[in-house]
Amino acid sequence: MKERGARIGDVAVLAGVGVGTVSRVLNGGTGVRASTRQKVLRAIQELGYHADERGRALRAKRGNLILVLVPFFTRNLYVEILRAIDRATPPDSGYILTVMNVESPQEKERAFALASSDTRLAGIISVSLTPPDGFAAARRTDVPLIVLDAPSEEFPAIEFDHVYGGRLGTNHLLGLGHRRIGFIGRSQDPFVRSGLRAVGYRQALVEAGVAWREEYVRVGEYSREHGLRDALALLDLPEPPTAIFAASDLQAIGVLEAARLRGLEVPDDLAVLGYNDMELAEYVGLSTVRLPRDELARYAMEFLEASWAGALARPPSPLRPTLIVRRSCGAASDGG
Amino acid sequence: MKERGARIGDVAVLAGVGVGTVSRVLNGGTGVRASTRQKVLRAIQELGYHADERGRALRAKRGNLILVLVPFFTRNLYVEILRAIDRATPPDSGYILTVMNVESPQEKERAFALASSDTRLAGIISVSLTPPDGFAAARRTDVPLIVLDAPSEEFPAIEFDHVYGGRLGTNHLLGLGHRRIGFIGRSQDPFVRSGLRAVGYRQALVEAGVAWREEYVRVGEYSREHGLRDALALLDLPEPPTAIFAASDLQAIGVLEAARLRGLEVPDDLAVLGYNDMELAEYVGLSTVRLPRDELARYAMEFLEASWAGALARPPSPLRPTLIVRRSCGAASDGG
DNA sequence: GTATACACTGGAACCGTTTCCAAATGGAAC
DNA sequence: GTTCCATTTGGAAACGGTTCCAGTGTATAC
Repeated sequence: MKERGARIGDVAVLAGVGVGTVSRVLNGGTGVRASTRQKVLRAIQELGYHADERGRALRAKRGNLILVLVPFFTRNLYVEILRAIDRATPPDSGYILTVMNVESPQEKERAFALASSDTRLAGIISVSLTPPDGFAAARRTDVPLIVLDAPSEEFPAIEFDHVYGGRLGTNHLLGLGHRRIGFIGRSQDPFVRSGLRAVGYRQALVEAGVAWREEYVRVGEYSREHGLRDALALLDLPEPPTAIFAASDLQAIGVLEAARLRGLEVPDDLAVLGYNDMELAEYVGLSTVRLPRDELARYAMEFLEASWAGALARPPSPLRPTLIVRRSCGAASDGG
Repeated sequence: MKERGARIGDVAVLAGVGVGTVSRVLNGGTGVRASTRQKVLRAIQELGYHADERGRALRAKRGNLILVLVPFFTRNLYVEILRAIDRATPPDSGYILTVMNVESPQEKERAFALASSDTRLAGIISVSLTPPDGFAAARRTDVPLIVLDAPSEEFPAIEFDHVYGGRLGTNHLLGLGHRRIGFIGRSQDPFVRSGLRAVGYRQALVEAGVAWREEYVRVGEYSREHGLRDALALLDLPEPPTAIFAASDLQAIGVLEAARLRGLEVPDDLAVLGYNDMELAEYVGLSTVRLPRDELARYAMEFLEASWAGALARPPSPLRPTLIVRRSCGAASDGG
């Protein structure tokens, strides 16, 4: 039932020094005699003193909140990224993670309005959200911002290498002996993000000397329903694929359902590969391409810390996904 | 590339009034002549002034951060609760949502240490986490705390009515004509939280005049594997149940898998009902008992707001779940 | 016209820290 | 014992608000 904690002045009095000295001990402590530091530390200990971050934030130019903007954060990938960011946040640093969920244009506007002017902020991480036009001009430049999993010309950004991911998955299926490999994605346009997996898919086929067939590629939303529908279309071809690579786990789930409807055994009659490694994938034994979220979060935090330290940080090149082999692809390792 | 925003003094000068008057206009504005208020508002507008929350927090006793402590926030239920809290947070109120993910005893300790002393905090929402011993004594009493989805004697708490949830699900299956209803939960102990669903199940059976059978009840972890194993055990009984009520969706997924293994059609040969309504449930068409997360979040926020206003708020009684009918239970509504 | 009450307003003090500057201290060199 | 310089130290000022108090202005009552 603490009425109110000790303040820096109380520590100074108890230690018999000035507040400036206590402050110096608190922050790095250079230029303080060892014996003096001891006295101060003892006083801090005795009073159970913790610096009040409010006062700190006011005097220092910097705030102490890390704002994470994230769209639809109930989606598994985003939750996983959030968790990774949470773990990458140094504890006891005074930094606190704040989250804004963005699910509509209004919310996006509000979120970036806050991001542009709130002085409590020390840094901003924008996940899969490209800052709106005019944001760069309106914002406080002393608060570093990094964009994750989205392109940006105005701001430093870290992305996943989806072309590589597309190649990785396709090569895996090729390696298992498949030559008729279907692809269900959301776009084939190499200039939009969602089309990059398709680019990788095509590259891998070409490199392996396997013909790319137009009828083996279908595009639709990242949803179970679309995966189901597109998979049925592929399976009903005169010469159906023996493996299907879906650009999202949700679509892959639909593919599994389509196989069941057509009486096909997975992976014996049809190999299925997903993308994202959402939680669900593990439950249904779906092999999938996993995005390196921890790495992403680590780089993001490193970027912020470097910026605070005044360094001119450069974000790394796109991060490469890895392959998670489970039952659905029939890899030798699990005897499917 | 804003160098630095306008301060309250700039507004005062432009409006030709004192800073005190600007402050009064900013906060409620009682006791300010209408014409004066207009001048001030115009100046605020012109300068694009936003009060600096750092200074505000320092002078007012209250912080402006709402801290949410949540265990394993990647789990769907918690994400959904977080989202509900996010939506229940009044925008433009200056309050920001901060999240701490707790996945280990160390993290819990650190989280509550922060919660007990950080002056930036305006309120604390502890989700499924009972504050540790000694916390009540150590914390700042002027920061309201509410516990969600966990019992607490020391602090106001809002819980879900799991007994009701157990009855609700069981009654639904009874209403569909089932008399041999299996239950797969995590505990039968009426004194632990995870056992309450089993209590409701038993109550509903008894009230309907249906015998409660020991062999129809199995307990294990909230996981797909345990659901699968326990479902197989039930289905291999001499007189197997025609419906299975699982105390978690994860276990229910396992039940669906068990049905498939035994060649049973769902819902015709076996009706399946889950609990929680996680995202996954929708994908697989699982009927389930849904916990009212939005309501929970709304009450939590109302509690905090009432506390800030100085009112002596009482949390409401346990919140009642609702039934979500999909394909897996064979309710008439979808002709299963 | 004056007294009185009341509504409104200006500005100093304060919240808890960091930072800056001047002053004090200590030790080395002579 | 002085002198000089580098190191250490104390404390005032500043950060940007809110709050309080005293003072001004206005209206009402007589």
